[in-house]
Amino acid sequence: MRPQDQQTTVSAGQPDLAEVASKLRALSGQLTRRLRAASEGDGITMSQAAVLSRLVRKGPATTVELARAERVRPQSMGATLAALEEAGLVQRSPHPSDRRQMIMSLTEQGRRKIEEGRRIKESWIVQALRDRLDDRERAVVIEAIELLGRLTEED
Amino acid sequence: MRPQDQQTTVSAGQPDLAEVASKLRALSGQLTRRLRAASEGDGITMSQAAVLSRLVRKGPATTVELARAERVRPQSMGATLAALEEAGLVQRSPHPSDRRQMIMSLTEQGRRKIEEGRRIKESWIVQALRDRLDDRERAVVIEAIELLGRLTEED
DNA sequence: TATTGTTATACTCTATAACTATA
DNA sequence: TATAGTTATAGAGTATAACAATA
Repeated sequence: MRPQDQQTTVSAGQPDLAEVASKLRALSGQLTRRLRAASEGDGITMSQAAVLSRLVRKGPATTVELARAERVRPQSMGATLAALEEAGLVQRSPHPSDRRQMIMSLTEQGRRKIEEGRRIKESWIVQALRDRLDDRERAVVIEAIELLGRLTEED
Repeated sequence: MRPQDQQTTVSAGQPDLAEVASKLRALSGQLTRRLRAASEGDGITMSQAAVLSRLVRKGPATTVELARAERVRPQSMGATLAALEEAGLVQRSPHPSDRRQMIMSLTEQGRRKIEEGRRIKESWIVQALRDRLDDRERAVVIEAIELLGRLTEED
């Protein structure tokens, strides 16, 4: 009710959520570009890494399941999986009862690739998280990642 | 030193930052896809929106300045700016003293486009922030956006 | 009919390389 | 020489449309 409520960032009570969304959009773009640049030496792209990472966490899955999980079209997931298969990181096996479906699973090489990625402690983001945030700020970022992950995963 | 230190997520004290980075990468991909899908009706792409938004916040700038700010190559920024100019949302004027440079600024139409965007209160992310987080969680997310923005903007 | 997956095609974003104009 | 910007080309990621095989 105070006159300065027109400000874009309201200090307390009711932050302007459209403004927050806009900042999130900008952040998302920046993060994508920096993370992509940072993981260039990996030999795999970000989309491919996301699929490998999901296969590690949740086990084998079909194209359509993976597409839904990553929120892309089955055709797009098909392209990503074809690249991963060509690189020998995933393998496809027939579904036991439904011959339309293909089950994608990690190969041993794919599993090693994930382990490698986890050992990369010196990417810019890891350094930045370690060196430019204090403990409280790190905790804030970590919790926010969980919260936003929850929002994007649900319907 | 305890035996369970092999776990990927260490509960307290020293979170596995490579794990955090990996989650951030996954989140970034999800956010990008959902935000892009949500802003499809806008008539402008995410990159274009980022440039307009920066011109609003910081005023006119050259191609190279915008490229540095958004962390893309000048050629990529050139393409984005060409699309924005074609759409009538930005205009270019000669630099007063250096004839190599072009100053990009918002047109009235570009300014209106930004205002429109701010009025879109019903995008999925705004709804989700409003309806699926409590006040404390929202504050965490908002602070984390600031923190991560600081990390990506600096060198 | 509905679902799974593929092929064909196109657009956006970004990159590298090579160039012109100007400083 | 160095910087600002452009043009040409390529690759990744995604989409829609049309299709085949299977349920």
